[in-house]
Amino acid sequence: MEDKEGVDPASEFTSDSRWALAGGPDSVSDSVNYFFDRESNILSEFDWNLQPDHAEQIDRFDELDRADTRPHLVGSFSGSHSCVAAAAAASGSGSGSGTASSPIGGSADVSTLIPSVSSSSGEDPSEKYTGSGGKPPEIPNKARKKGQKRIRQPRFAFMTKSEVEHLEDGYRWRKYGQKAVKNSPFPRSYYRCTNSKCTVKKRVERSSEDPTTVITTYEGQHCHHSVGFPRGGLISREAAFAGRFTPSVSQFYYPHGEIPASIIRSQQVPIEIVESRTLPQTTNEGLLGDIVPPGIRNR
DNA sequence: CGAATTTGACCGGCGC
DNA sequence: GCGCCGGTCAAATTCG
Repeated sequence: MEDKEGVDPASEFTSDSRWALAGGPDSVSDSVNYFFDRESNILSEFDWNLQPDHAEQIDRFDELDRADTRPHLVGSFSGSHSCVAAAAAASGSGSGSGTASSPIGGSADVSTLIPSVSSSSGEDPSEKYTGSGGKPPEIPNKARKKGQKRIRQPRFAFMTKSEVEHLEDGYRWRKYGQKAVKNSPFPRSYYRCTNSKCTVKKRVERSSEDPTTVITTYEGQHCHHSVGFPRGGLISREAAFAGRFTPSVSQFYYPHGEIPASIIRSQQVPIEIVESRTLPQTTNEGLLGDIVPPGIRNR
């Protein structure tokens, strides 16, 4: 937070007529601003973790199409994600996010500039535990936490028209909490990646304004491959976002177009199946063609 | 019986 | 300082 130091990222955004402030921290979650891209009809989330210098970050993923009654993604956002677990061994988030995100942006037919988020660097995996509530884990973090503000991982969120709230994304999640949300009749669910080394979390809540819309917010980046769908199928949109900045997203890519049974089972409609209406899709590319660079894809 | 979920309690941050 | 609220913990419960 201190990074912003008087500069409001929201104003940075809205100073450009292309962007309209669509919602503030109170609309969906704290510390998050929402912007609507007038040109591409995209709703983007702006995380407070991003510094003003990086406010130009825009990630186009899909178009907003209110007339479309099918469940679909209506918004997106990207930040720089670094795998905290990997970061411990690697040189830091700078290189981590660079290798993961830059090629992705380069391959997409959109202007994707991935900001490097300083707040995510130097974050220790164990630090993810904030010490709030209950007793601390085996490793007492209180000493480290003292005098040190809680630093949140960059987050990205998107909205999906869906009947079900917890969308399959190729990773396994364990629910660890649920809270009633102020000004919303719908509760917010908190999930954590079941991989013990992975600190990625995600929040899922239903929009109070549009109950048919599910807002999913990811925090952090997976440092492991997804459990995936072993035999193939289309990559889900959520998976695409979940792996937006990680090479492991390639694990979700199923060139033969098979739809994972888990998706079919858990949802009344194939909301996660890639649609071709907004993206040129070839037999072997699909959504990942817009997300994963050929080099990564090719596996 | 182990894994996952539920749910009330707790804690820290923040605004007033 | 106090209260509100978001986020997390962890015991209890449910599920497979």
